[in-house]
Amino acid sequence: MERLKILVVDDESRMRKLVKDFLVKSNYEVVEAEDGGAALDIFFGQKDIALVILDVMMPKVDGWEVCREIRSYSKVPIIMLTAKGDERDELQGFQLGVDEYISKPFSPKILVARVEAILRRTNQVNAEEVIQAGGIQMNKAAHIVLIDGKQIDLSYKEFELLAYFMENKGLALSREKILNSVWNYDYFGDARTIDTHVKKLRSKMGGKGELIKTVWGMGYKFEVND
Amino acid sequence: MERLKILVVDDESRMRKLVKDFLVKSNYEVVEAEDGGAALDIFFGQKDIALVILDVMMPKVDGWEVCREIRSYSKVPIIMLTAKGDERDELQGFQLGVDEYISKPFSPKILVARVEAILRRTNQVNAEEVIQAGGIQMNKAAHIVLIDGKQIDLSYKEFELLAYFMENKGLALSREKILNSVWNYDYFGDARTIDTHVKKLRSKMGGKGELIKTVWGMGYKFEVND
DNA sequence: GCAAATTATGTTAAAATTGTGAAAATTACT
DNA sequence: AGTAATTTTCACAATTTTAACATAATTTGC
Repeated sequence: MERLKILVVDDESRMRKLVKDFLVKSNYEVVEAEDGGAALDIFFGQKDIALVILDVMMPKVDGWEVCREIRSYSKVPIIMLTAKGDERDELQGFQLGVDEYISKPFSPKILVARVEAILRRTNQVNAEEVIQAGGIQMNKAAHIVLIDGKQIDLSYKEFELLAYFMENKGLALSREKILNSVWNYDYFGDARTIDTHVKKLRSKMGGKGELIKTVWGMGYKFEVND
Repeated sequence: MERLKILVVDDESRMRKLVKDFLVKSNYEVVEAEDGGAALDIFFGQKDIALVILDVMMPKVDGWEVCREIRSYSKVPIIMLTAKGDERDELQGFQLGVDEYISKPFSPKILVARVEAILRRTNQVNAEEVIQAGGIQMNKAAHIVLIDGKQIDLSYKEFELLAYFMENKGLALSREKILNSVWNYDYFGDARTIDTHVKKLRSKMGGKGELIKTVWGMGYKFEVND
């Protein structure tokens, strides 16, 4: 699963940068717009904006207007940044279908917490559970593996095996360890079975297959060269 | 908007945990009490309990007594968990001012739905009722599913199942997870039942049936290809 | 370089899982 | 009660995955 995209609209670039930094740190992708017009262009241009953070006070097209425009076509969650304690604003906003208010000044922590709460509510998607290494992205919840952005099909065991490798990258893993972790503890079959799975995994991974290295006389190791 | 606090009163810790888990997932804050006395202490100690979920059967102070005590001071919404089909209970309860009954065993989904319904009624909290993904529109309140704008008929279970898939789109869902969410928690039947429902669902969904993908060795996944 | 040990690979059989249709059981509706 | 609709179970076919094995290729230590 790809990272969720958040559109941040504010005329102050410092504020945009602040918000962006914290969202990026929390593993979201951020798109910026410096005024209402640009915001609408971007929003309707790309279709995968998961959430919009809107400053109320902006020159020309203000936050309310942007909100109204978006709402007439989309139910995307909207968070509004308002000046402190302006209750009239809040009332107006709820009628427009704003999901959440955050009054300035706010702590970035609060911002991130609210964002996550809303996205959890609407999308039920966890932003955290993506393992990434050497151009491979793995989402365990979705059971998806992307190599250079392209999805590849793995069987259950292959997936588990790759997950184990990625979670222990850089470590030399004996066949015994691998068996005990990826197979059931009561599996007493041939340890060479692992070889077969490694073979298939490598071939399905194309060039990235070389990241699974053979540790002679021992087992295997997933190693990222960087 | 702060999360609403719900007090869950039950002498069985497993039941408390079950209920709590689902409420927390729906973004509520949960406070637990393991008997009537503790419940009253908590309720009158903190003043921001938005809703109370009460088990009828409890040692010492039972649910009715707790309900009576609370009602003499507060109009907070109360949901009662009762044994199945005990009508005398329900009668007694309505006189005491119980807002809603849920008879055990219940599906956690039902619980959350009732909680949201009540809070919406009393608190004017608006939850979005239309889910949309991959050309499928679902109105849970009206129990209507549109595929490419055309309505299709689904049975109750089929509807619930599709709703669960859509609410968890992109996630690989094990049969166990599906059973625990869409079926009652005390359903111990064959997990393969799900397969049959998936089959019917897929066929009723026509071409869109392919959005429900099989995750081999695991379960199913609703995935929108965009 | 050579022999021994170890790993890679292709093939194939066995095992596990899912799809499907039909029957049985349950529930809802007259 | 009787009928229809829904849900569940079951058996078997179809599919996919897994494990095993034989043989080729590679590495290591001498």
